[in-house]
Amino acid sequence: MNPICLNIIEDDDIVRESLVTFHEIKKEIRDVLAFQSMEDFIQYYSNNSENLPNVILLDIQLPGKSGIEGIPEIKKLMPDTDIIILTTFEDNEKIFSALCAGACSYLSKKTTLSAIFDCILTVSRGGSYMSPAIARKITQFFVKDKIMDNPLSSRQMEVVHGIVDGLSYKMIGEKLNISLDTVRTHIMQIYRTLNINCKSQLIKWALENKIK
Amino acid sequence: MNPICLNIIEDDDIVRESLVTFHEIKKEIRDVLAFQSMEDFIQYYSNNSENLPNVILLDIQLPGKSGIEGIPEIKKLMPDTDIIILTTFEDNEKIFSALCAGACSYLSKKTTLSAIFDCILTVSRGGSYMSPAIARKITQFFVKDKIMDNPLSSRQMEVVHGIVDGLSYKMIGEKLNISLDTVRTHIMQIYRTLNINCKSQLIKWALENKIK
DNA sequence: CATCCACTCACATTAAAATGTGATTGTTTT
DNA sequence: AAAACAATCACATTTTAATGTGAGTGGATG
Repeated sequence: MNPICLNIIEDDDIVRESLVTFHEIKKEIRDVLAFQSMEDFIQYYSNNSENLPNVILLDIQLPGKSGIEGIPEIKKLMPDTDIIILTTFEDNEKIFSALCAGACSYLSKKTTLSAIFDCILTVSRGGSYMSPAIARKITQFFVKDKIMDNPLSSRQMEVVHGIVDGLSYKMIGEKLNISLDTVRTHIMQIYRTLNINCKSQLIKWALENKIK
Repeated sequence: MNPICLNIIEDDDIVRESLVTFHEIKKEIRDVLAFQSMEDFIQYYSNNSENLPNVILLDIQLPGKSGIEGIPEIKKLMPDTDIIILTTFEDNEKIFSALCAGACSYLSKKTTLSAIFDCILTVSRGGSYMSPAIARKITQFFVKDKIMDNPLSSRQMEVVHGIVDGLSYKMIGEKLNISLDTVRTHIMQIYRTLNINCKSQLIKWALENKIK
């Protein structure tokens, strides 16, 4: 495997230095560069677009621009660089916004140095690693639905599918072989059951609850 | 930590037996029960609803009902039991349908026995672990959008947000301080740009591309 | 057996959306 | 400077959606 160029963006001096000294002696790692802020990092690479890092360890809470805000900029400058978030924050919002922005791993700061190093190796091999508690939150993300049991009948769901597919009431009627008025009646009943009063809200309900 | 009751559902005799013999001697594990199919498993617990397992290692490709099909039944019988998928399949469809059904971890069958054991411990501590290649696919799931750059102007997006929020054209006009007709014009232009012709499709486009 | 419920259909009214054509005012690009 | 584009507004027409009231049928439940 090619030696890894590692960058670290972390404002806490002690954490940053311990990350540097731990990793710079590893044989798999070619060199380690550390920055105290997103701004320093961006400035450094705005001149020097050679020797881009393979992996970045990124803190979220930084002075100035936050790590999460910085991810899009990093991805723009160096699309092939993998970003590992290293932070104390474990709330869903931070986790998902980091992943959506393009981070590929998310580690708790409680993670040991050697586990962080393992994560760096994993990531540079094309894999990904999450701290256990964070991985659990991510898997739970996929489950969230289906817990709520669907208050609509199967016939009503057929109508909803038609709506979500962008069909007009008329087309839904033709598809289900019922009259336009029956479609209307179904939809009125659906609106009452879901406590909504327009198509937009119905589509949102259907898509957000991923009810298939 | 309480000793773990482990169940294994796996049709391959060699794999199953090696999993059993490896885990039954671990001090963290109280007992190990193995089944060759979902049907055997369900039958066993249909009489005996005591001594439910804490963790299940579940194969996907089983004779009869597949592991993924079995997850909902397992969750119904024993909602607090954690399910670890152990399989050779690493395609997105299987991974996401397993997670959506309620699996909390997903391991490649290439995983070593000791790593499987680590995963069992992690899971029973409330965490989760994914094989690196699988974890990468999951993180990529969150990124998928934003690659496509938004073909709409920022003003047009303001209108889209109004639509998605369930506002009428009139209300959007009031919110943006423009006339109803201007809202209409914007929407016509948006439809042309996106090659759609109704609100439903616009809402779907907006929600699926998560354009915020 | 009576009641409830899901599904069906009809008729009617008002509100909202979809579509078209045309035009003005800026800003940006060529 | 001319052309292209984004944003604004007006007027007009047809289609669709939202809402209400009423009612018939068949299956399920008490």
